[in-house]
Amino acid sequence: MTGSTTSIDREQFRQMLESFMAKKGLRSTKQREHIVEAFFAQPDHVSIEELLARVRERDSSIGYATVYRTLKLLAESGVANERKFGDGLTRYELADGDAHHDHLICVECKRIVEFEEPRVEALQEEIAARHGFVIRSHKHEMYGVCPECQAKAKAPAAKMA
Amino acid sequence: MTGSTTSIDREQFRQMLESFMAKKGLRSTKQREHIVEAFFAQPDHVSIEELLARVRERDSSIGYATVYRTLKLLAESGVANERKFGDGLTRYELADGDAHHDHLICVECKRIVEFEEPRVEALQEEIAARHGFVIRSHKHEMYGVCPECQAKAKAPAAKMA
DNA sequence: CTCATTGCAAATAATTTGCATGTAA
DNA sequence: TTACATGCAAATTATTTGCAATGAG
Repeated sequence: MTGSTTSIDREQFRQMLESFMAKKGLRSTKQREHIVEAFFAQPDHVSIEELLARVRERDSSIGYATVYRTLKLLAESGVANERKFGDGLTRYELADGDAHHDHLICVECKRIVEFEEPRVEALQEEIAARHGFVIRSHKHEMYGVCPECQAKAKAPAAKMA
Repeated sequence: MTGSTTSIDREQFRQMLESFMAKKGLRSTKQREHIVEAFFAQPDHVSIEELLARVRERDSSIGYATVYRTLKLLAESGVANERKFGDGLTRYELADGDAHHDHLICVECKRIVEFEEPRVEALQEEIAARHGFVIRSHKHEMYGVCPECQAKAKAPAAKMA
């Protein structure tokens, strides 16, 4: 029911990953399966430590190096994208090849809101073409203050007294 | 002669910095002056180490911690913006409050091309308004393959033979 | 004189890597 | 059996911080 228009489904991602691994002669292990599973279950800007915690609920012996290595694998295979927002952490999300969503980030409360805007996509194509680039991916992040934090900033009457 | 339409000039940036420092009771030192000078001389996505190298040409005794601290200061004062592209380095650029330029990055040769597109700006405002956000800044990066690298990829005839 | 600033080196934090052992294929 | 994969701990890399000495106001 989350039905986004053109997004790739889990099955296709599994296929991508499988064929990538086959091509490179990589092996399927229970650790990798757990990690990929956990990632698919929580595909939005997860950090390594979040993922590790989740994965360890299933198999507490999994080491963090394996999570790092597997996420890098997912990124190489095109299934995941690496993201660095302001904090020092690398986060990963589903590559989501078509339904390009972008981010609106509150600089006060750090909330992350996603949005989609096809017209921005169109402009990107145009800009890329102008410079002769073939686009692989993009990041579009807007940093600002969310409605809640604006309200908080306006009504600090109690504190000011 | 680089005359971009609405960009803030150096003088204004110096003013911003000065009033920020005055407000916070911070002091002006020769190290800070050197660093700020070096930054203004090379304001596009410079890394700390690049800046440090340049600053040490003038005063070789300046420590790298000071560069880190000063750049953070510039960011807080609104004069500089922090940027993290793919590599592990934090880069800084002039905040450039109005002439919002964005980046087109070649994933092969790492070249960074800047572009400006007012229509993207307009759409951003619209999106922000839709979510009730007040925008402070934004990042818009497109990753792809530049014309040169496309050419290189197409003509490896010698290699393929 | 007072307190911010500096340089250095040590401390953190995130990520990567070497290696002996485990394990898909 | 033959590599690839894993877990651990040690290594790296980028950045931050404690502190005694220095210097601005």
